[in-house]
Amino acid sequence: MYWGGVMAGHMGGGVLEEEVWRKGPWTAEEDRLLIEYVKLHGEGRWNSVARLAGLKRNGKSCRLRWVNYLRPDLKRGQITPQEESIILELHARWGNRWSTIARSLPGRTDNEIKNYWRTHFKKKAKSPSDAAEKARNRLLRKQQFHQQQQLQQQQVQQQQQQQQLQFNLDMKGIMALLDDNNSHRVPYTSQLRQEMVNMYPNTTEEHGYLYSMLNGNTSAPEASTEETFWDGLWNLDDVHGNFSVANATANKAGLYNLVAPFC
DNA sequence: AATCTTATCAACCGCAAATGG
DNA sequence: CCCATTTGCGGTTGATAAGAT
Repeated sequence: MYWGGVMAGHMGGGVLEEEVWRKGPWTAEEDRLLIEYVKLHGEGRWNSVARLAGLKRNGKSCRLRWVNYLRPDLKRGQITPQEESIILELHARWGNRWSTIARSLPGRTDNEIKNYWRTHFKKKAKSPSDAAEKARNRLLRKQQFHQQQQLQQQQVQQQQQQQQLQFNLDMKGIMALLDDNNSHRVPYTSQLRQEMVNMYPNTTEEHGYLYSMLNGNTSAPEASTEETFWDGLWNLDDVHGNFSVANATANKAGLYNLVAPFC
């Protein structure tokens, strides 16, 4: 941590009291104060933060910290391949207009995108050299490793999707049977549930929902629950940076397919 | 194991545009 | 319209982690 800059102190009895702005990495306590300030006063008027929140940071520093790190709508984690292709496409169109590009990537900051592009795509001015050659080889090895991982992951995903599909089909059949005559509806007992869980271990969410549906709760999912679901989805990057929207969407569609007859 | 190199990212700086009195 | 202040943007830096030799 270091100190720099001159803070215009208050003039008391003709004595200019000089203080300096804090600089460098933010502490947890400073973050807390800034979050509290925004809660109370909203975003903006950053130059008031020092006075109103008791922070020894200038307005610029506070704004930057909020925008790039503390904002609640920030998306954490690695840039996904989808986001990467958007960055490349938009950079080709707009050049270094990072804030413009960032508007197309919700939850990502211009700083983050700028850093990402510079480290991944900025061409080195140097002519091809040993270093460049080595870097290429490293990248190649890395790519091969990732390809192998992706292949393995795809296989697992395919397996899971097939299982999901089979589950949906089976359940549709069961539901159709049950729905033929409501008076003959068979309760989805915990025993039946356990059997289904054993057969389809990756579909526990549906089991819980199905259980409540078949035992009297015929209302649609609550909005808040659904919002939470999609909000959570927004951050659903797996460890390899692959966003599983397709999978999740398939699950959701499957769920609604199951529920539709009752709504 | 030690040293060097490269990658990453938070945070700074200067400048320009926007805003308000 | 002018001027001072605030906000936003893009370039750059420096600390640190990770990887290579």
